[in-house]
Amino acid sequence: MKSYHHGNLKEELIKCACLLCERDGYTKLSIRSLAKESNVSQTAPYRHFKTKECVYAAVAQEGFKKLGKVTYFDPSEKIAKKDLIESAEKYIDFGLRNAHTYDLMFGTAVGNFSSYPDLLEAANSSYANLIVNIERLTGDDGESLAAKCITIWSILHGLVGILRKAEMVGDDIDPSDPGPISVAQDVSKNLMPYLDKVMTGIIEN
Amino acid sequence: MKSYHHGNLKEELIKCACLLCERDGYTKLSIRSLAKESNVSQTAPYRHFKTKECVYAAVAQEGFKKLGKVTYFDPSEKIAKKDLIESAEKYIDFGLRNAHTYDLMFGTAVGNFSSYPDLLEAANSSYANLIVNIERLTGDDGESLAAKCITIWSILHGLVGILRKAEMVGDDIDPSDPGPISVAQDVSKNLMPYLDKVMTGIIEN
DNA sequence: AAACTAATGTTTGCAGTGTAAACATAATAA
DNA sequence: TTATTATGTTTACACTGCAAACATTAGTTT
Repeated sequence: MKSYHHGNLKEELIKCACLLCERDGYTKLSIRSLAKESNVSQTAPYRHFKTKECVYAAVAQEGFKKLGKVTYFDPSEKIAKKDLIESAEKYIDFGLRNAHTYDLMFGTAVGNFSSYPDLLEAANSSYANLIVNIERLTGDDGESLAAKCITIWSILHGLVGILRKAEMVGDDIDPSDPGPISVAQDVSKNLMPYLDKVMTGIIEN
Repeated sequence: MKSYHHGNLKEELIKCACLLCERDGYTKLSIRSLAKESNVSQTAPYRHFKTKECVYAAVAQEGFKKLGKVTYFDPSEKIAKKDLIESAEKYIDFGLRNAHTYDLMFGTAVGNFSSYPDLLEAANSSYANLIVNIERLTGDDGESLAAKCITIWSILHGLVGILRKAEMVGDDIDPSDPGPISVAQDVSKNLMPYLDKVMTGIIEN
């Protein structure tokens, strides 16, 4: 027999939302489908999320938590350039494997993070990892550190977008076509050496 | 008196769609609102666009046309590093001023460009400009040219995304907070010198 | 323990949405 | 002129976000 109160609905909704967003893309997610998946009435989710955007924000927040772990390094151990490059690869991998979540994290579906303090905090903290890593590796600080961080993050963020496009188009394209996609497909096949070269250039500058 | 046939509906729809997408964001665009704006019945657009995604594709295509013009350089005139940097700034400016269109061009709302040959062509051709410019400036070719292009494009693409986030959050954030947003806001205030430094590093490598 | 309050659920309802199907009209080709 | 095709309209359906009114339970206060 099913009790009137679910008891743990909010967490269950978040878990479901993460799954559904990633499986079908966040645009396909409906509050109703979410409710159905959690065996609860159509509008029950509204007790926990004022609007659909709030659900998206929760999914994005989970994403940042996950990403934060991926780019984290134990502060007690020494960090080397190759660690940074590895974590760059992990970042890209995360973006490709969690494409829809990544969209929620960095796209425009969730408008202003300052309306979602927890999300903002998760985002900042995952970025802080990047900063700390680069700081420890280069010894830079202040503006030059900030510039390096932004540059590296931009490249990684940009690469994720470009590689995804390339992935989507897949084999439907003539590889001799000198468009962005075939070039991106090329890069993705030699990702590590490419990352090594590019990041080295930025770090040692 | 209004004639049964509009006569020029497809073009009008595209124009309307571009306007509405940019004004309200593409997620707010509905086929019906589009039809209403063009003084035509609710389902008339379906005679010209099989699905809503096809409308998005058309808007994205217009975007690439516009972007192509922005990054174009007369092949008869000599190209200098400062030209490339200027066009980089124009790219970013385009991305910020046409944010929603930019989303359609580089996001996932329009899935696989190979289903939209004209769009694919427009995208490739606007990218070709970048390649040609870098080729003419550096004299590179082959893999090293491709790598530089991807790197520069990634940075620009990444920056657009990051700067937009920073713009959205705006003043709602503590500037001393060492998160990505405050750092991005910092960069956006000194964009040109930043771009100069970063792009120089990549070009001369 | 009883009673009040707040949290969390359900039902119902509304104004939209994408898009399929059947039909109307006009432009074009035979 | 007639047949065909392109381009419109009307109608219909299943779905959506979300507001409002109501039901049940958990927690707090007396």
